[in-house]
Amino acid sequence: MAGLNDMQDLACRHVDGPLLILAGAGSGKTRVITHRVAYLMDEIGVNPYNILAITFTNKAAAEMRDRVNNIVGEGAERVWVSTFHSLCVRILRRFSDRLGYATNFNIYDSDDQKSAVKNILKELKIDPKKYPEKMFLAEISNAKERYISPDQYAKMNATDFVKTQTATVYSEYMKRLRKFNAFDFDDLIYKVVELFEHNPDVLELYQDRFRYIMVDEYQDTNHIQFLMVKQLASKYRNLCVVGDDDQSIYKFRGANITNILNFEKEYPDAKVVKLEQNYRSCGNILAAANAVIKHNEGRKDKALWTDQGDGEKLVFNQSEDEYMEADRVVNEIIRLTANGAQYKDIALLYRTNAQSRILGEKLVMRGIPHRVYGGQNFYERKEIKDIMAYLKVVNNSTDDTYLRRIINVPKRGIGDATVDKVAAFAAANDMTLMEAMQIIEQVPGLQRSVAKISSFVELIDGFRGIIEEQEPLSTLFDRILEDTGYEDELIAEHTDESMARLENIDELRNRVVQFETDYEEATLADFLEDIALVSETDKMSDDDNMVKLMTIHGSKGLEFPYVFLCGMEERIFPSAMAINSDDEDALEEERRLCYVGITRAMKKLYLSCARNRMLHGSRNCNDISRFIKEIPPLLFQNSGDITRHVKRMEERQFADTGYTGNRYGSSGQSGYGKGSYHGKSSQTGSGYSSSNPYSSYSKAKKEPISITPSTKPSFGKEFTVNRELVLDYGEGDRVRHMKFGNGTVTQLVKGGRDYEVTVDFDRGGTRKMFASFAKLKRLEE
DNA sequence: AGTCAGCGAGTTTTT
DNA sequence: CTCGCTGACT
Repeated sequence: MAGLNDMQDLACRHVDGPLLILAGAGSGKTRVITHRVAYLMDEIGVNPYNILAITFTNKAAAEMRDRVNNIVGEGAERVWVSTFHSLCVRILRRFSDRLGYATNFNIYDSDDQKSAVKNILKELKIDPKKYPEKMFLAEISNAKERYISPDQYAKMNATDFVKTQTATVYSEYMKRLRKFNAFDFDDLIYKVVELFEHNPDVLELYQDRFRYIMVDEYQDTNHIQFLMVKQLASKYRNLCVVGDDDQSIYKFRGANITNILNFEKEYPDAKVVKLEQNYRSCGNILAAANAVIKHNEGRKDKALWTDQGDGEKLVFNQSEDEYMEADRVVNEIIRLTANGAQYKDIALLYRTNAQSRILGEKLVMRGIPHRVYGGQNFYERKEIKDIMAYLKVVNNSTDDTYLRRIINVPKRGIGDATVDKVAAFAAANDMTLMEAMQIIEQVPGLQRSVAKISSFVELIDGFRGIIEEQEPLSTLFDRILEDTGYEDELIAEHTDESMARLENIDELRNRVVQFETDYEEATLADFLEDIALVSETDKMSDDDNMVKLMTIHGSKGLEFPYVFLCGMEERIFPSAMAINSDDEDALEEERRLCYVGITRAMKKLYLSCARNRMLHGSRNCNDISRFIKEIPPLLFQNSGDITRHVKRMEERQFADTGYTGNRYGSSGQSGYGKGSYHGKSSQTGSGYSSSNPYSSYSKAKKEPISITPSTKPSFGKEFTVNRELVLDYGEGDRVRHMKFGNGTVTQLVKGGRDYEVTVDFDRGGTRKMFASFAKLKRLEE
């Protein structure tokens, strides 16, 4: 086939039976999928209506749709290209009545889930302090991903107390969603699998419809998605999955890498095609990627290659702190663009969203156009959630969650006490909150609130009228802003913050109008669905000539000529969590993430890190990331620097020298042993800024320590969790507390690794506190 | 009912 | 450090 290499061609021409395409980064897998669609249609004569392509993100779906349209003429639009989630929503919109759900169901986001569980905990009188709702949600999500129903879950965990409790919460949670006619993200797939299982006619309908199925990013599928694909494909077995086990980076979300690793076990007659020729990156970048990923075990053996030459070498820089790191990055961006690079050719990638702030600030300072993706999601902002809650209530008022959110926003004098009374009445009479409010005169115990509530009900009814009149969505949107007084309130406030909120609301309005123009027939439910399923990065456009900032996760599937991987430090990347994790695979997942990051780069890759960085409110020194060490020094432009860096780093690890003040360090542990790093190292009470952070040790240990004055204090692994807490004050000593002021230590009781300190404060009051948390400073008198 | 201060807790990645 | 919640006060 035109424009394809032999392996790609082979993959396209395999039509009948299961097919596994192992497609390395940048190996042209989208090209293969689109050509395969064309081949099916043009050569085999498959009806495009019978082809389903599932992608992972909406962005990928849109891109694929685009490319299919370009190479296939007639009928391309009839190919079904979508994400798992939107496919499931489609199916559920049509058949949710078979599961006892109405078709105008809501889709819960994680906030909605949280408040649902919170309410349940309240009802069940479970203390959220002891058992946080996050824990239950994680466990519930886990169960759903494995297709375990509440009943099954209860049976499986009958002996474990916490788990029986979780079973109850899970069951209550599902009852609640059922009552409110809502699905959460996991449900969308879970419920489709359930639907198929119990309704063979529906399953067969879709089996016949989707005779040819392709799944992209198969390494990111979880068990329930695996089940769904299996159901759909079981009749015709024309299943083609595409993926790269080295790019599996969503384990935390339930992605199961064994789906792709065991595909051949599940489908023994599967044909396997490996795509290893890379068309994206230059040789040096590929060599770095291969070198890093080679350190993982439990992967399918493969190595990317290119015939496009070595290209430019990599650049690595360690800066003093994160501000200097950002400066360096920005300077290089200025240099690149001065030499002809476009802003949009450049991406700044990092491990955590928090890192974007400083990079963004520096870019603003130098007037470089840029855009930060991800982070505080647009739809998570308060004002957006408020307006969306109005829209959701208008769409479907069975759900108390959204109603409670807006009933007193803006303030209209309906307080919690009143709402609780109405809610109690509703519960007693088996109604929804809205239903109870519609007959508010019958609810006992309310005085003035009656009028307020009925006027609120009228307000919502008015909005609903707009929908019934088939007025455009934007009309409803504007009426909500006006009639509720939401907009006026923000205008009146006239602070920077309220103005920003107004801008956000304006942006939301733009999206409403855009949606209206894109889909003329669209309903309110369609709009809400679009919002629920489409993320920020999906909307990324190539037109804007801007530098792009995003997490490495967010960059998957994208490519940029110039890539900066920032914050290449131990405990940042790999993350502290992965380093400390019991799970052997956690570090491998980080490494895969690193592989993904490296392979985004086409022409040139910059890696950078900071010697010390503010993290969780305190400054810490971190070693250079192990991933840097895994890249052969010769691949770097400044290989001399690298070897020097790495060498110094190793010296610090293996030698117990005065350089780091590593006296109390884990000198016995070499390398990156588990448990070497443990989060907070505030035991000493002496911060980074204190003039001599070692003074406390010398005092307590009564043993001289040689500190070379010129060396910088290095905070890092020398504070291990097993380190006994050392205090520089004792009973009778004068100390200063950040909040309580000066006082005298009256008692010091040792407990475990910590001390319980009792201090008599000058300004009155005696307090007991833990030495590791109370940042007490000794006062010299 | 609403506001505000003070405290505590949690900080990876997201369809 | 920053957010969110609680509880006391107006």
